[in-house]
Amino acid sequence: MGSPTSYDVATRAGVSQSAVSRTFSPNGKVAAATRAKVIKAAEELGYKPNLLARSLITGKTNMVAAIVSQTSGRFYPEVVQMLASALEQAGKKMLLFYTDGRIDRVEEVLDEIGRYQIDGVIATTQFAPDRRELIRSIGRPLMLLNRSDPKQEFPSVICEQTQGAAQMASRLVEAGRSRVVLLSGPNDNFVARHRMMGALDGLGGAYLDTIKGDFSYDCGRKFAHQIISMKPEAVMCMNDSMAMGVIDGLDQLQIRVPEDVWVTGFDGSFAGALGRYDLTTFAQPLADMVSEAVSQLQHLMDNPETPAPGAVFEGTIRVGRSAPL
Amino acid sequence: MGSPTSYDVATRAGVSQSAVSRTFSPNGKVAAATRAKVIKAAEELGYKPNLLARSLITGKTNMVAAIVSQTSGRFYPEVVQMLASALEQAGKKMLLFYTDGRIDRVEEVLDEIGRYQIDGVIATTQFAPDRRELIRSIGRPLMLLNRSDPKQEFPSVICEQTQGAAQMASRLVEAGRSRVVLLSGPNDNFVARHRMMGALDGLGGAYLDTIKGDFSYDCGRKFAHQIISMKPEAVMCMNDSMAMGVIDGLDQLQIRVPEDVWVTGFDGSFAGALGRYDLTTFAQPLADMVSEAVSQLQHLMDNPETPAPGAVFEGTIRVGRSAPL
DNA sequence: TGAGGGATTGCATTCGAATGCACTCACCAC
DNA sequence: GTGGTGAGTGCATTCGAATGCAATCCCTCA
Repeated sequence: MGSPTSYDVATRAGVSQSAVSRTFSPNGKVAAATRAKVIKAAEELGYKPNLLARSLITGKTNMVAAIVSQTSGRFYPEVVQMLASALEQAGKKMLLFYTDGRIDRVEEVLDEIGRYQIDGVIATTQFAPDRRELIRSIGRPLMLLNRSDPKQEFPSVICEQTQGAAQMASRLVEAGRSRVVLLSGPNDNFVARHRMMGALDGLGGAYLDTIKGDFSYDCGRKFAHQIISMKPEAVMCMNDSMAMGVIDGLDQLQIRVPEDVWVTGFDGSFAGALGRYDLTTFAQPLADMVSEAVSQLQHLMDNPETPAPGAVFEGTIRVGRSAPL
Repeated sequence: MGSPTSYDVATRAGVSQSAVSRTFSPNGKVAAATRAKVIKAAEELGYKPNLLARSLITGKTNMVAAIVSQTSGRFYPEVVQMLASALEQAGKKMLLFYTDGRIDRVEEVLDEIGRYQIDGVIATTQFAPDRRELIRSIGRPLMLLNRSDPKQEFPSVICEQTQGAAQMASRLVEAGRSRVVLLSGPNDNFVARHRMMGALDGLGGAYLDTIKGDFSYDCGRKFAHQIISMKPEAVMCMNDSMAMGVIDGLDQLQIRVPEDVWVTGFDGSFAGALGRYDLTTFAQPLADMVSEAVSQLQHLMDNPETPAPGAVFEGTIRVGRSAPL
């Protein structure tokens, strides 16, 4: 009826269940002859080890949870794909959870991660300080990706952005574009704040105005009118989605980019590089970051006692048509 | 050391392990007083049922595997997100696998699905006919999404596309754009073939030429030159990514869309609706399709004997600026 | 007061594989 | 021929929760 078990295979091969188990365990000691018999019987029966049963004993599931905050935007889908392939290469299965920005959802997700005996977690999510204890309590290694932990309690892999934003800003000024409007991200977003700090720093405090955005394409589009009323020479957007929105919004107002105004993004997302937008943006070495995060997580899972160092990557400014620096 | 088990809770609450188990099982019969004691003890200890142990007995893991074929393109990321939220609502965990187009990867993935006792599978992947037996052998319900099974053996949720493509084509002709170039998808892609059939049908056999694409943005871009050399009035692309590529490719050649030539897409993807592209395209009711697939899968998981009917949705032509039909 | 019945509860077993321990052999050296 | 060695093997137990069955309890009604 159900799938064949190790006992079925054992009976057929004329050995004990232990022998079957050992044949299929990576470090099991079995004589070549026995192994051959077992494998033959297993193939005949179509036997596959039940990994849940294995996990119950070993305490390892070989599954990693990825917690991703946003479903919208053009940045996270790329991260998900990279994570999927990096985890696959590491031989891990990926359980994907979206929090969709809801903080309480993080709690739910962590709860489930605990119940399922997941081996490790990679999160691109923010969590409130009071969740810290919760995270520790699930007792599994956690890596933060593209989010850093102010208290340095959890290892994180990030890309240096403050300096990057500063550099972008000062290059605008050097290019003679000092009438700048800044389109920021959500205030509670760590990454957004760092980018803004850098940008303000790079502009030396001289700018037309800042507008608070929410990282979405729509908001960029919506603010185009307000932005242009300030007659800027450049618009610095704190991510690519907003930059794309701004460009499209300006387009509707018959304002041309870059002829009439320059627009810069931030992220180096795939979509931002599309010919129609061709954003000047700050490109993060995402693929490298993801694989570093996965590899550190794997190390953590193998050696839970040694702490992971985390990593800080450098990004580069990629000059596109939207702001020919 | 490790997490507390049901025995720990039982001891603390002064009841038997069975009582604890019953307290946490949906259909367990426990007296209110007992339940209260158990829950109190559980909270004090921070007990969470080990779902793997539960699965070992019940045979259900509450996990669903999503197999997605492409990592590139702007279509599948959206599907993944919708799947994630639909499955979350259904209370299922999502294990995500990308096959990245490699057929042999499908085999690996199905193999793993079997080992992990996954409850069900939603696949947007094609598989060769000889995999059919393999799929049946994992003994779990499978729903095809956006792929139909020629042999009707597996239930599938799709969007009618042949007629849609035909309609798109005839509307182009009606609009006086009969010099049409077709940019097709991969030959071995089921969906691509159906779209082409419809398009050719709608054009009544009269068209300039067909070019074989691969559904990627880059290929659209690459073929722009070849396309324009035929002096078409319209380019019908069999998906949005290629249409976006074509538009950007033409842009580089100083050919304007829609002034000089019209371009149509197919998919109704989010990215294609971006202002700079604003594609005329065939929009599939993706969200509905996804939730229908999930709901049918759930029904299958609950009642494995009754077959799922599948579903065919109707799409609509969304007129954008790229081809003002 | 006692029989009948429904509601709870606990005992013992089960799911399927991993593993510590003891045991069997074959082989080698002295 | 005996003791030693070490590889292979099987037995029995374990992981943590679910569940059939039997035992128990409390009520109710005759």
